[in-house]
Amino acid sequence: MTGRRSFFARATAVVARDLLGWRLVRVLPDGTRLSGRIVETEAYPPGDPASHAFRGPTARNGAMFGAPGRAYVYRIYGVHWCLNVVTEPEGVGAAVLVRGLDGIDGCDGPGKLARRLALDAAFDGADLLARVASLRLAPPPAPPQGAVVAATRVGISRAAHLPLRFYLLGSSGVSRRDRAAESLARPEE
DNA sequence: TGCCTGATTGCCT
DNA sequence: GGCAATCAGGCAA
Repeated sequence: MTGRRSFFARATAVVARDLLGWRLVRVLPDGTRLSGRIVETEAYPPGDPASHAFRGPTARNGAMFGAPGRAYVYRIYGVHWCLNVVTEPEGVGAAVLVRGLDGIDGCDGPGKLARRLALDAAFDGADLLARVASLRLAPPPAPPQGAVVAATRVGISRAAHLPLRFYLLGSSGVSRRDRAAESLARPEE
């Protein structure tokens, strides 16, 4: 749908923040349906030295340059998988890392989330806006309650000072809290 | 071809 | 708080 697609074609930091409250729905191979609320994200915008897309497109990061609203899934430390949502217009390499979900146990942190939802390379490039899919995104029925905290990203060394991680204060699915950033947070309206 | 690093997690001290 | 697990991409030689 054009409307939802355009939501993801915007500036990555804006999408990362606005993605809080969206639902991520996963239907496992055995038919089990898991649905969680996104409560923590990180933005990796164009030109960001911490982004996998910083040095241009490769076989690994190709999905980041694809259509917005699709998935970018990669393996980290040879152990875990991480789920990202592609942002910005097609041809621009950028994405939002989904770090935490509320409503599903064991989804606090990108690696744990991917394992819990049984995600792997097979989902790299998958369209998350398709009406029928085993992994898809759905807009929130109502704006998220509580405050949005803007904090620094986790586990990176370059551009580490930028406030490009966003999370909903008080959510159980948040992997790592930032008390100083929380003192500056303001409630949603 | 070979070495080093990393958007993490969990176990050990 | 420290560190190993485990492997593909990126870059130097």
